[in-house]
Amino acid sequence: MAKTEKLETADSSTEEKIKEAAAKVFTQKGFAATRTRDIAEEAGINLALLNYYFRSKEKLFDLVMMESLQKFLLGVRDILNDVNSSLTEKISQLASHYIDLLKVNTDLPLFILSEIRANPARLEANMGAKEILLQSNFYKQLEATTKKKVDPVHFLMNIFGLTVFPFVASPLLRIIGEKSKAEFDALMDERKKMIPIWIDAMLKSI
Amino acid sequence: MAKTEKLETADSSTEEKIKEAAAKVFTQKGFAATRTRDIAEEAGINLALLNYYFRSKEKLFDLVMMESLQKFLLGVRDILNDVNSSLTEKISQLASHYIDLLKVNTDLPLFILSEIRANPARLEANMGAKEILLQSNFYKQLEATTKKKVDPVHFLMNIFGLTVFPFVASPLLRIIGEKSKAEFDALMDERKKMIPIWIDAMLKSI
DNA sequence: ATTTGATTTAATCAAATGATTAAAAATTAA
DNA sequence: TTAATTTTTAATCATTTGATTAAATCAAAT
Repeated sequence: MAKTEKLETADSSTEEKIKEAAAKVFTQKGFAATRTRDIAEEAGINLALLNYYFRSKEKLFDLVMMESLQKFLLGVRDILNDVNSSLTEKISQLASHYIDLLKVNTDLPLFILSEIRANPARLEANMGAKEILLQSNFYKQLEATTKKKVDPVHFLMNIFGLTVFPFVASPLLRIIGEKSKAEFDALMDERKKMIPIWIDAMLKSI
Repeated sequence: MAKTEKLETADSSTEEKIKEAAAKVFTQKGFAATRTRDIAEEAGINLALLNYYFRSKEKLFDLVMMESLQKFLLGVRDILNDVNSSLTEKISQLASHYIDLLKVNTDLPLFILSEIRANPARLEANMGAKEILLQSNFYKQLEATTKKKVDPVHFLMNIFGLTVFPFVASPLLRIIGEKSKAEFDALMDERKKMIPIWIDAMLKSI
């Protein structure tokens, strides 16, 4: 009771502080490499508090992972289902959306993909995403465009490969290309315009 | 002394057995989630033997990581520096090479990328790769083709994004696309032909 | 002010885990 | 064979780590 009646923003509540710290540490280091003590220290609280609020490392992780998946999918739904935009326009919006999101949350995709590989069961639970995608106007447009020629999954691979992969491989790519964080982000901004053009060219080439 | 004089293939020696087990477990679960006991069990040996041969978990891991990096780069050098092949031919060969490699070692790239993020210092050590790439005939052809128009790093992103990323995201993509391992591999085989065509189309579109 | 319930802490536990040791077994050299 | 060396094992350590407990502190209600 008392908790909800205290006057404090959601951001400053202890529970929220722990969750934010957990998101930061888990995303950076992954589940196995993260110690609950790291999270407690990052949150500036006692270790016991973490278990008091969240019962266990696992429970806290599940929460963080769920919110990470939502962060990755939130805002995409509207783009996918806009009946007034063309396929190319949707691709342009998707690219811009994800590039802006991942400039700020660079290791979000590697975190999600790593943890899903480590524990695929975790994924099955949250697979509303699948339905959202497959029943979307976007997917119908994609199927119509590539009809009978190639599996539309190819173009999922292409869109996400061109958009998300650079962030996944950014530690490597930045060294190879000798790019600062700012220069890398500038490259990614360029891709917002280029990716839709490229995908268009690819669609026409088949 | 005695060890080298025993008549046994390199594959059957205890040392090699441990290294193979380590590669398997580390690649599957990552450094932090791997227990030395897992490796010992996988290798069918006593835990102490692991430390007898390799001194520590870290040393064994470094060895595995080095060989993983080599596996990822080996065989590419020749393709990159073939002065008789066109850029498109090189891209075709690269795509085929990596797709065949990753069909068998699906989680190699996620392993490498995860561990590099976790410990970027490890990368710097093995960065002969950078020189190999940047001084290659391939890179010169790429620079010539995209001259002044776009950063050639864009096309590294594109080539690896189209080729490697599907494997990185395969747990997700296979669920979304409802593909068995065999169907997924068939898709990837299709990409061997399509990726060079796509990259060509992209290069012409700029 | 006192009571009640929520929050936080310090101290500690038990299990897991990387590593070592001392001895046994196997192999090689003499 | 015997001695010396290498390989393997069982037992054990010390540390780390997730979790708990019991007590202290704080806030709100009466």
